[in-house]
Amino acid sequence: MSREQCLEMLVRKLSDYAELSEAAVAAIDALPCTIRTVEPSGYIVREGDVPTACAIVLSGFAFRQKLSGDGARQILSLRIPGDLLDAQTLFLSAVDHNVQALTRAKIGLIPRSAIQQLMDAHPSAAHAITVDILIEASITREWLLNVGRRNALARLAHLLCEFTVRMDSRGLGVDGAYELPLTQEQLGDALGLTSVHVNRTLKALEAEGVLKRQGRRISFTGWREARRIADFSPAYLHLPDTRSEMVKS
Amino acid sequence: MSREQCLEMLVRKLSDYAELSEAAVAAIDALPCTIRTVEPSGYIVREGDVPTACAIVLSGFAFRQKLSGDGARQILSLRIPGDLLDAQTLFLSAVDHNVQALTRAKIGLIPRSAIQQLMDAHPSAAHAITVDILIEASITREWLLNVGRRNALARLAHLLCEFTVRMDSRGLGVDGAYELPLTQEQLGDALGLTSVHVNRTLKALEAEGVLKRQGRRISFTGWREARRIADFSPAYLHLPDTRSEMVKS
DNA sequence: CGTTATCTTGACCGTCGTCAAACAGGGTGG
DNA sequence: CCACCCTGTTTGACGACGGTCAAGATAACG
Repeated sequence: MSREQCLEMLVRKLSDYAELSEAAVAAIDALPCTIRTVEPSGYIVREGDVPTACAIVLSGFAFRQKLSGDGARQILSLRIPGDLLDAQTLFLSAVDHNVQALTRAKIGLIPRSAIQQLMDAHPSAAHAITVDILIEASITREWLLNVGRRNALARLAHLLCEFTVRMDSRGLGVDGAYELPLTQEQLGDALGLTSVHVNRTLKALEAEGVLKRQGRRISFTGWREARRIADFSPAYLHLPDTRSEMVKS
Repeated sequence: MSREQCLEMLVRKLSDYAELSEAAVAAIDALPCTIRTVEPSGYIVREGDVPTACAIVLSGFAFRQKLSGDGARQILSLRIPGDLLDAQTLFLSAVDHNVQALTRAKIGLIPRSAIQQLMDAHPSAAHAITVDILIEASITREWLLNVGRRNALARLAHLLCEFTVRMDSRGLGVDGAYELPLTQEQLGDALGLTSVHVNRTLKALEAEGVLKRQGRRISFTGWREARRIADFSPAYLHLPDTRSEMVKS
């Protein structure tokens, strides 16, 4: 995975969000960018850090996370290939949460100053990056609704639906079947549940006939039913039109 | 409350977040802006709307909110005087949540196109608006941790601490005593609890000696203890340095 | 093949939700 | 001025969803 591939991925992603000017594309192609591989659960950014770079996930998965005073962990966001990692804190003086790799992951790092210059010089690029920030914020709001107001069954189903649709819209889906990159404990931390209850709830979803599992491989056997149980409607993902098959069905 | 006062408020707010160029300040002063009064629980923006304006709260309170399929409500964010309301969806093609007035509120409306032109022409203004967006996103993340991983007592205490500090940092606090603009039902909807349990938890906080109540008037009698119970530390608010007294004590 | 992380299951328990009724306050209109 | 609402608060009895604790079963991995 080279610098060029990283920047190409960035251009492709940002193009989804705004009509980039030719100059903006050229400026992105000229960005400095270094590649780093991170092992599972390795930290990419820590709470309290001064943000110095903007990262993009090239392969693998990452997540945002925050710890309460007594050590409980809340996973705030899942990031899949193509997602930006630090836009959320680019302009703040200290990072307010942690970012860790979920699986072995390759990330591209672009210095903060370079991103800032890009945004100042090219409103269309600034616009696109802002849209990325806004969409992640929208997803976080849906998660807050999910954790605050849905029961365990709906909550878990919702996370699985969201993950499926997001993967699918990036062309990473295998049509309703995928290897979930989270342990049940991590699922619990994302959902405000315990791993024990996640386990029971997964079995309940199986019993309802919405999915089958082998190890962490999930395949949906009743997508409509899953959406119904999850109370899932993907408007909050702000996907580029007709991008996803799953949205319609 | 005139257009000029509204724009002055905007300049003051944005100056907290970025060094505005003189040209940017002039451009802001030239923005078109209309004032609207909204009655309690009146809608300011609805889910599905195409965003057409960026609003700023001039007086009173507002909140973001989202409904689940079975009608449960989750309050996502509280907005106090000086806060922007629509930055969160400015660049998206549809709004993904509702915004309602909590009390009678005056809001200033600036057309989306004017804000967009401002941001394109003045990077420092764009920067400041982005910071506002990022801070609200940071607060939403803390709420997700709060709802997902803290028990009712800590959760409620946390919301009260946050509200106090934010009010204080805008110079709207009355030193640890204020009229809470939320009903217990609304508190429950913000915390993922029922109004009945909010009531019991408020009494528990009184019993712990951290606050006294008369009607909705709250006065802290043990601020340190409140912070301890709430597991509250205000870094996530990204306040301009030393702005708040409460942060230190 | 041993070691460790993850998953699975059961028994039990507690926090918080549900339902329902009584109570307080504030406005309105007779 | 008082009856009447309407909204919001308070309280109690009870139940359930999900947490805790603990042990055993699998799977991953060096």
